[in-house]
Amino acid sequence: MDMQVLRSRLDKGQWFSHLPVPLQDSLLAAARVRRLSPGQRLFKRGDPPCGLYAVLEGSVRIGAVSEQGKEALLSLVESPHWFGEICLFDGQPRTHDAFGLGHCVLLHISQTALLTLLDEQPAYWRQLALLMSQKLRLTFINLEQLSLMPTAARLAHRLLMIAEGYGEIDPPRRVLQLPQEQLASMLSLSRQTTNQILKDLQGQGIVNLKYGEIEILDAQRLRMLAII
Amino acid sequence: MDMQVLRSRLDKGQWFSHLPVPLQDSLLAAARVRRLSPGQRLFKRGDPPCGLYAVLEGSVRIGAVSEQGKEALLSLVESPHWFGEICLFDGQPRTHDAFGLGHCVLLHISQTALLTLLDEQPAYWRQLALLMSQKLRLTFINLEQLSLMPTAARLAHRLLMIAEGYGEIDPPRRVLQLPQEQLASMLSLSRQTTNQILKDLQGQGIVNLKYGEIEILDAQRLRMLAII
DNA sequence: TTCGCTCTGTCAGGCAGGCGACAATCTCCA
DNA sequence: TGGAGATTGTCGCCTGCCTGACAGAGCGAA
Repeated sequence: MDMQVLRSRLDKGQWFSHLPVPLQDSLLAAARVRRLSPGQRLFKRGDPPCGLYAVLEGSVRIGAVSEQGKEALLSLVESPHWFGEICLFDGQPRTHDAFGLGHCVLLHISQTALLTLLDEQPAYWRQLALLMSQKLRLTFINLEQLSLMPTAARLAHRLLMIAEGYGEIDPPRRVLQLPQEQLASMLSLSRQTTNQILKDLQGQGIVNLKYGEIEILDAQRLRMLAII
Repeated sequence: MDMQVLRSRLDKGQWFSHLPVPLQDSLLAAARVRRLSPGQRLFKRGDPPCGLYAVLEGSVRIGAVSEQGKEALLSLVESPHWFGEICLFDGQPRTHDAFGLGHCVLLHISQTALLTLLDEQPAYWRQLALLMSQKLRLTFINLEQLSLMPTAARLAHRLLMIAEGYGEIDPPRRVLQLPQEQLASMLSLSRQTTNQILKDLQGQGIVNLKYGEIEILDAQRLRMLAII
């Protein structure tokens, strides 16, 4: 992949585009493009740290499977998103499993490359921690909604979050390419319940459902539902 | 409070005791002791950043209230625990409310003092980020258990976590001074359900219930229940 | 085109856990 | 010592969501 294309794609993300330019350069210099075949595992829970990743094309499933085989899908990370930074700080094992979804292209910066870079420029620790603070905020929101909000509101909220790439994509997408089952496991709901709520939203003309995708027709009303 | 007493108390915590000594010194030099009267609010959601805190005596409730008035209690932070670091990194508003529980004594380092300190020693950003990575890991565990584990296991797990101060207190406490209602709202359960599970545990001789406290009799069996 | 797979739509049944209610018990302070 | 407030223990009802099941629809490969 061309260096120009790569940089322009990463510049779409809030985090990367606001980094000091020298750090951007260093990151790109240390990075290697990596491709995943459909369903290929990048890492699993308990694996040792292996560095930082950015999604360039396709998407990556971040989740975990319980002893009973139930799956909790934390999120689907997509184009200008970075992930894998927690282990950079504490050197502890991975908290989640990561799988490529379809063909996807990643940017990878190895743990050692990052640590040498940070050794030379310790001030950059702050920038990388920024990535973690965003994730912590999102996780808090998630956790709170799970216990406090009614399911329909949680679903509405999540649709909006996905549409705007959890704050990374500025003109929010209107069409979300994701099966209802995946949405369900992100919300810790059954597929059936998820379908029921979506059908209801479709009846109100707020979304439109197609095979494997959800189209947001009325983001305004969706936002109203998400607050309740 | 005496400087010696203060340091010895902070040294009980994993995070502080593993910091480089110069950073420990700088933190202490920049810190001021602050006392909260029972129920006094330290900050609320949406407040601007106000620095970093450590609990010296008593405990602090970190939580949030929904529009419907339901309360989600994130955690009760106790003696050698530090909190409030997220806003240090991103300068965004507080994510939660913080209230003193009973009389409590805190150590406070103001945002500006911290930022000047970090400006002089940017390498310390890494140490502070460590605090955040711990919190992120704990929150992930929380989130996952909420959707994947049966309620009894979640309760058992939480009791153990509280007993060992979420990894900060090494010889775990046997007696937890907390009303069942607070435990309930940490678990997103009703008080009644919580009581029912606790009673069941008491029947098995795993815990002993008293007024306003829970005594852990058999941590081993409790740990077994937490895995299921 | 046809087969197989994935995804959607929708039923009925069951139950875990929420909610309201109320009594009993404990603690603390006046 | 007594009374107020907080906490616990335990009902019963009810709802929201899960489970299982199955039909139909869309999609891609042979």
